[in-house]
Amino acid sequence: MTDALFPLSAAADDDLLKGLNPPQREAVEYRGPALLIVAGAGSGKTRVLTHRIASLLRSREAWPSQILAITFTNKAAGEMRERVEQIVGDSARGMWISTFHSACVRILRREAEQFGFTKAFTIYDSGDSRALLKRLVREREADALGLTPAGVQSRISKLKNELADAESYARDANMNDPAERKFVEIFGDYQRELQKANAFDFDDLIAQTVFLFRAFPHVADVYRKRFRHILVDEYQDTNHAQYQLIRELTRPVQAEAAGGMVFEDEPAASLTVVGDSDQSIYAFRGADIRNITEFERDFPGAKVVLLEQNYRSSQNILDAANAVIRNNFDRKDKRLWSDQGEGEKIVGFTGYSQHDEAQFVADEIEKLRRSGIDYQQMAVFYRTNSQSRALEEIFIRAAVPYKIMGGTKFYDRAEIKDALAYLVAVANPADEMAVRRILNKPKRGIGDVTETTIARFAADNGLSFRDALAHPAEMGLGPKLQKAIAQLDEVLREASGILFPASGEQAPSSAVTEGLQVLLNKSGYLDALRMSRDPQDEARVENLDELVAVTREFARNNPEGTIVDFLTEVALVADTDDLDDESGAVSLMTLHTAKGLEFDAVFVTGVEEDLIPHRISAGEPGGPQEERRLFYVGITRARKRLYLSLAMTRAQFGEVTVAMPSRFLQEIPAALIDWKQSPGDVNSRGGTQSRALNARRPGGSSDRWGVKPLPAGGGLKPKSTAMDRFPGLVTNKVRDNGDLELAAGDRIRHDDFGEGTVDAITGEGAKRIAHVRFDEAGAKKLLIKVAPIAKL
DNA sequence: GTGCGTATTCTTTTT
DNA sequence: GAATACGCAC
Repeated sequence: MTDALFPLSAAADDDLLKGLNPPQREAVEYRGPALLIVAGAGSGKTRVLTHRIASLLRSREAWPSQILAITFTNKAAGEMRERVEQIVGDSARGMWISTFHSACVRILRREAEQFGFTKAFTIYDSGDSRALLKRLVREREADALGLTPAGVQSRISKLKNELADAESYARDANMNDPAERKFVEIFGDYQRELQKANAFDFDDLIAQTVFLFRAFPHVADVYRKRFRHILVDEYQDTNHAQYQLIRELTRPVQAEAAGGMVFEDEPAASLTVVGDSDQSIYAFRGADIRNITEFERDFPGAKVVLLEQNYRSSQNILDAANAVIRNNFDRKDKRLWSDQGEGEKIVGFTGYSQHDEAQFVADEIEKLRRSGIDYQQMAVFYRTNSQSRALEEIFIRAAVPYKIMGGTKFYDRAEIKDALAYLVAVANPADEMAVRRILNKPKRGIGDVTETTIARFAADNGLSFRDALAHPAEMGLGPKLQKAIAQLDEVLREASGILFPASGEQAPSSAVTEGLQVLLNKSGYLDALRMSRDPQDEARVENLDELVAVTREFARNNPEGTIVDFLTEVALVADTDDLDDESGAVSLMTLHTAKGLEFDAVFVTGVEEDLIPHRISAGEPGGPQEERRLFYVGITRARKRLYLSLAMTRAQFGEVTVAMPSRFLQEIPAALIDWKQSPGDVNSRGGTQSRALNARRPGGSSDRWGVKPLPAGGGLKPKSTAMDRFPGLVTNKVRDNGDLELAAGDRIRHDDFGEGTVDAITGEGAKRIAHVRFDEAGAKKLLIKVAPIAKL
């Protein structure tokens, strides 16, 4: 199909291009083998992408089934599908809009039989694969060589993202190193176990699809012919395996003629990728920024379109974002701009503790709410999931409605994993891990010894672990154990009858619910929880009810859905809360989760050294730069209001530590931030003059915070560093009052707040906090160790 | 085999 | 501070 046969109709043209700026139009209209859209934050890339798809469909250049659109998250996929449907209606149906992982699962399920798997293969999440590796590490006594399950897991994951397998790795590895040899053994074991269990881990989903395409070109050709237009979103976050997958799919289809002559049957599919190297935040997971920077080399003749106009944020927010990101060297200069006006200043706040910080956030959220911003238009970001707890505690007390995106997932709960393991045991009996997991849940008196006995019996008789359960009498076990095993076997059998009817017909989608209920009830799992006196078990029963409700919902949405479809959805769709949630709650999430979203008001919390940039990233090459991009992503989510907050002390490991302001804060020009309470207000001795909060110098106390714009022309002068600017703050050389003893009733003098009376002392040792009522500045909490105070 | 108490380690980010 | 690991008693 060509443009000549199906020219764009004028009507379609108008409609789809209306309101787009020139580069956006170009990105929608360009036709050619390869297109790279460099889309800055908030530059309307989703709009461009959806309109491009719609334009292909409207002009009849492509059938829906010829389009493959890849997004990074399921949420983004859902959103894109919805938006395309809004434009082109039902014809959006046949398109593949999904994540890399879902698309690969679809392909693998179709082709599984080609290479020794069945359609019902299980998908191991990271917890599953860690459990498996734990066993292998123990069996091989690899811990003696310093190998841990987590370490092995991450190495294997990295290797798979590079499309390496145990054999290819072994070729280049130093096999004289015993630890290295052991690792190779375990890698090999792990892969064999997966194969035996008819299972793929997350990384396999991509890598095995690539291997499949390479090993079976005729299979690959089917997909090459089918997908004529491939669009990849968040291209900067693709890893090598994903990149190779795209390459495989965009090869021209070659057909071999009778005489052995090769000619091109069909040209390569057209490829559109959208990305922003400034928003690459998944290098830790193997994302290779070069995939985007070297796009033009890899796809000669590629068209590049730059989208730099931002339609999301006010100029102040963009200025801050630009100022931060330009500190990353080795990037193409790119400046976001907006015509929406300056907007409000960014608000800064420093709390004494993470609770103090959380209280500030809660207070501001209430203020915003009163000013007319809905809760669902506000979001709070943090670097690590553990930071959400302090926020939750305060939000609950302050009655701020909130929802946590991602984080501890519903499907990570033990009872849910148990229930799913029951379903897996039925759907994919080869999955030994699943069967082992449920073997003694609820307690049946089957421990390690019995488990091993069963495994040995299975091996001796050439049975699978699951099938061995049908022969309890032959294992030399006691009558009690025999009965327990027979009963488990019976329950699995019954559920199997429901989910896979003997008639050979496909079970109705309602069978999933029915099967799950049978498994939970007749196995005694639910009874055991109900009888328990542990109050947590009550919640577990409720969670299981919830899971049953999920299966009903699934059956409703997928009338043709099978148990395998259900398990796929559960394995790949991480969070339960989706975007159609109109619950009117503030969203809490990590900075990573925040990518691709936007809110009227955004709070970036914990802007501290060791958090952002995270301590662990400091030693890794490119780590601090990636952290800066992460911070940049957080900032650019905000439409109207941006808050940056931190705490001077933070509890982690159950211990309170002193926190330092993040180096990124000083990269933001001072004029952009209005500090409600700057780090200097909290514990720095600061300037030479007394400076009570209510007696600020003109311009506020904030001008020590943030760097003035660099002199025009860049200048070769080295940039000021944290050390110059914040003596005693960003270094470890904090003022130390040593063992200054204070007690309630004492009078003290504070460099900034003047004189006051101590009300109370809380905390211990170096983390003692004085609650002080100042004569002028009012009530304050001070960290005794570092506060600029003296006893009178 | 199970249950309980104590010791130890741990936390980056996700499909 | 929490989740897991290990040791010991029943």
